Amino acid sequence: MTAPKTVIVIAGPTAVGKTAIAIAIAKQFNTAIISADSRQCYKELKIGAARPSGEELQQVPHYFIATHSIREEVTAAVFEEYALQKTQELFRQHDIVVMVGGTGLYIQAFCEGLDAIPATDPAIREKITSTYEEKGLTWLQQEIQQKDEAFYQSGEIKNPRRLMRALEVIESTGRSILSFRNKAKKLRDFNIIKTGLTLPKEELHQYIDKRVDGMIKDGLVEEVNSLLPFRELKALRTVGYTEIFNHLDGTTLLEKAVEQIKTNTRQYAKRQMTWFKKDPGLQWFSPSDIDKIITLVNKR
RNA sequence: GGUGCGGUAGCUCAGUCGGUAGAGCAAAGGACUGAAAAUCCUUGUGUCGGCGGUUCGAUCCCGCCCCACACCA
Repeated sequence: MTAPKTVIVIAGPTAVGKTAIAIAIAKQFNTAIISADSRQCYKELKIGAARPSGEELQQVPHYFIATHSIREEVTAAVFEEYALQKTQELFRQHDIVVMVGGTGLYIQAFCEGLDAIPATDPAIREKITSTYEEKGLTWLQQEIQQKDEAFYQSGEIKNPRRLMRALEVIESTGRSILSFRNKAKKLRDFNIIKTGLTLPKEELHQYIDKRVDGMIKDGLVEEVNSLLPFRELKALRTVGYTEIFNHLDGTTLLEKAVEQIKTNTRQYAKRQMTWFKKDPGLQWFSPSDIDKIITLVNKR
């Protein structure tokens, strides 16, 4: 008999304890882990991205950890393709694959797919970005109102990120980004079990504080200092890095920067919870419920 | 001890020429399709330090007291 191929997804906010559980489960089923984390995939980001330790990485094969460079364009689409391919590879040897991470959009891209939108022209993107920086939000809104009235009406017109994407799509393809969107979720030819890890807020915050203090002890400031030449890269618009960049500029005391990292991490964790909570397919557990998760996988 | 400057939202502060007050940050909730650890939206009543006085009415004016800071002794 052949068991159905299954991906067990472990989601949850930062610092909740996903890494340890994922490793325990991967070991239990003698399989590998695909990380769904938009920052741990960068080889240049280690301490600040809370990459699993060398010891942890040795216990179980990990993928999408330190596999890319901050100079590369890593996006949800890149992740979808990478993770699907890696999953197929792993299924040749394993019935189960563990996916763990806190990047909700990446998990969604993997489980349900993204709509196919043609690649946009980098020159157009470049031009839009620089003009926006020069002329501001009002200009962006006017451009969208003229060129993509439907998107302008649909909302999010105060969000420069979304406006710029909509603009680059219509300028590159001649079609509104809305016309590419269809709600159809892609069906995967394997099972997906989605779990979420959660803790009482106060407890989570304690873990966050502890983790941030640990990062400083481990040399976060030095790591960030070595990345100063790359601070403008998108990958470095990241909690733990931006605050230390400011400190290195001399505008923030280290103590203050550390407090900011803690605050920003709490806010990030909250956003993650907002995203995951709305997914009805997710089954929630406490990080101490490893046995329950294993039971769940065994019942597949 | 004296003088000065303060005491207003969890924090930093603005303001009311007397009609019980508002920003930023934090916090809470939410959105999210190629930057997602990003980006964006919504939510602001608090003995206006305490007690008295003047007044129709005081957080605002007056007196006393308490607290903080600075300077002088």
